[in-house]
Amino acid sequence: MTVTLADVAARAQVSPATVSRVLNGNYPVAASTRERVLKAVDELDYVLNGPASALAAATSDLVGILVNDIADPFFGIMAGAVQSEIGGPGGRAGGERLAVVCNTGGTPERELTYLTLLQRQRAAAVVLTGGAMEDAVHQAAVAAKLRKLTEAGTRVVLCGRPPAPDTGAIALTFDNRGGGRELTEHLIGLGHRRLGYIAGPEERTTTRHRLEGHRTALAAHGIEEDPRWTVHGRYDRQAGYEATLELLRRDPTLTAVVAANDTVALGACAALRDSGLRIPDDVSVAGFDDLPFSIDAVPALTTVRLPLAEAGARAGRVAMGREDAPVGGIAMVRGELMVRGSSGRPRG
Amino acid sequence: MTVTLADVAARAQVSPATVSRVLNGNYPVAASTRERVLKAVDELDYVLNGPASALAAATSDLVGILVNDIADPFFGIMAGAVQSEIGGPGGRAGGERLAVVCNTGGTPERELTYLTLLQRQRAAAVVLTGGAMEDAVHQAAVAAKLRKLTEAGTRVVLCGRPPAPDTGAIALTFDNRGGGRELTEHLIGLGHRRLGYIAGPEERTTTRHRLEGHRTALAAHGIEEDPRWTVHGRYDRQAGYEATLELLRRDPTLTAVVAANDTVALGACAALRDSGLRIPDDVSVAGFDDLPFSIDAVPALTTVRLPLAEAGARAGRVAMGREDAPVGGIAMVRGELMVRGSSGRPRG
DNA sequence: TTCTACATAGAAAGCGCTTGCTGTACGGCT
DNA sequence: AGCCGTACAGCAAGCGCTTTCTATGTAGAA
Repeated sequence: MTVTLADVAARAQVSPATVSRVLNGNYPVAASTRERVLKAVDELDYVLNGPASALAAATSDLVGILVNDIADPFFGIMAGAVQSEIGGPGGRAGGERLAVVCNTGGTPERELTYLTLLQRQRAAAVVLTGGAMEDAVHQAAVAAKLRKLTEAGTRVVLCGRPPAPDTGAIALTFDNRGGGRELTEHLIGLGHRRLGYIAGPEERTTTRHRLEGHRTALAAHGIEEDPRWTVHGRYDRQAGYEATLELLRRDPTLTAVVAANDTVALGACAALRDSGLRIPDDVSVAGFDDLPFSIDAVPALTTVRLPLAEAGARAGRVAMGREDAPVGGIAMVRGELMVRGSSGRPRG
Repeated sequence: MTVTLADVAARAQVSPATVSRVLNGNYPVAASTRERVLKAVDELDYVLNGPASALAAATSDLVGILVNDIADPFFGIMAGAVQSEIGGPGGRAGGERLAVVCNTGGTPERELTYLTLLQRQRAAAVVLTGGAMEDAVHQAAVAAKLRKLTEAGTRVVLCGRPPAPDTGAIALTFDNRGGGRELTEHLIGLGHRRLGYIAGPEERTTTRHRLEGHRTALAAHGIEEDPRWTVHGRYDRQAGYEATLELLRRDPTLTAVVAANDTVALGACAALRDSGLRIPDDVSVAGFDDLPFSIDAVPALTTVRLPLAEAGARAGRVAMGREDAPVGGIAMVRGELMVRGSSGRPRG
């Protein structure tokens, strides 16, 4: 039925061992022999059996990339960058690795299950992207899993995610706190004193860090925050829309709305427009991430650019061992404030 | 070092065969025995060796999803939907399958290499999304590969891609031609007679089909097309921006611009604005796909909604054998015209 | 009681590949 | 000429699991 190494060996008149070595290229084989083998491979249309070789060699060429939401460009951009460096087909690297993107949907269970699945496949490396859950139980479970993975020789890299101490995982963490602070300071600098904040889901580290940055800026400028000024919601457009209406209801005198990310900000813009408010004349809006579409919003979104592609690429290189891990296994990746049309001086 | 089935068997005082059967649950095992085994599994923190079981069972639980660009929501949405039905962790289905998303970057070589890699892994199913290349040589190579996959028992589904005859692959094809025609007819109905068209890369089937639909509409209404009215470019924002400037240069009297997709349309909008033209008062704009951000453009984009999530979900179900394939192995998935603010009557 | 049937559990033969070790032949060295 | 180092090629032992076939114990049938 299916062609095996032995078939190729028979046709090339060599031993299976030789065929294996030709295919793996890590052992001297005479040029003439190699040619004969390759010819046989070609003629028989032979395709290596992945599981079998993974079993025999005790390694696999799978690299896992965990993302919260594959439909969200935030993750898509990082995943694409990781993959380009993993050296999948066409990548820079030599060996052909299968980069597999796993969609966790942001739920703890799926995250764990995928990690187990990757462990089961004896993945060569795993890259986890995006913020983590705050839940201590789940964090411990993930940490334990990560430790097991690194102990088994799988390289684990966290990209845009807080460090996981004592797991052997390398972290490239986004400076969400710093970015959040800078963004709010920009708005304060413009004269805003009443700022609404649309935060993400409470249980995510990203949410908390950005919010902390925001509050640090407020505190630094002696602005006392009204609890009504913060609303939590999902990281999507609709949540931004609804949260904005809620903010407006709670305090119609707000002059700025800071959103958890660009997608949410877009929803906020829509809500403001639908409420008859102009941006930035009546209300300024700010996002986070600087996704590609942010510049196309009208007015273009003031936001914090996160170097998603660069961070992803670096994570990929580190995962492949082609770049040294940062000292201490932790690197802080900073964002850059992008001031655009959606923020301006408050009226009056 | 690593825990194996035998270790579990020893601890549970049963044979490896029994442990395997408990884990796979396809053979009667006494409840008391099962419990003992599961306890041992738990205590030893045993994780099945994927490659080994794939080798022994001659099947794997990998499902491949090929996308052109993982950072593009067009693909992300489909991939996410496929995955949700594949029954990866948390999915509806029973068995735990690893859905792997492979980023081909739209290049023929990577597409083929990924298919080989999946073949090598003995993937349970493969879903190919997005348009195909027009290149006959490559199409033949892909067709041959698909045939080999289906022959080996891998279910192959094409999602939003033209059928591949005689390969055993099931196709859910988007009606790009019909959508393109409907869209242009809408503009013609508004009174437009001079319509620019920003097409995608020439070598993609999607590009050709949408363009053909556009031309069919023009022809049906007796509008003779000026060759200067069509510009080709990549499927991205910048291409849309540049192509629009080029169109304007070639013929400043155009009253509408039809873009290959929404992303391109956004670039077109930016170019028009930067040229001092108002949308839709001076020039109408139309996109294709109806990606989530299209509604947030200002004005909101007139476009053709493709049921990406539905099609992806269906592809996933078909790939898992949980839904019957369409008769003839081919289904046409229609788009829906979404008329929004970016299209209006031409001036004058 | 003896025989048959059923429900489980185990033994063992692979699945297709990798790799350490063992030949073997040839060229160059003394 | 005799020896050794080098360059290949092959042998064979697994890698960790699945699964067929067989063995065993028990219960019900005769």
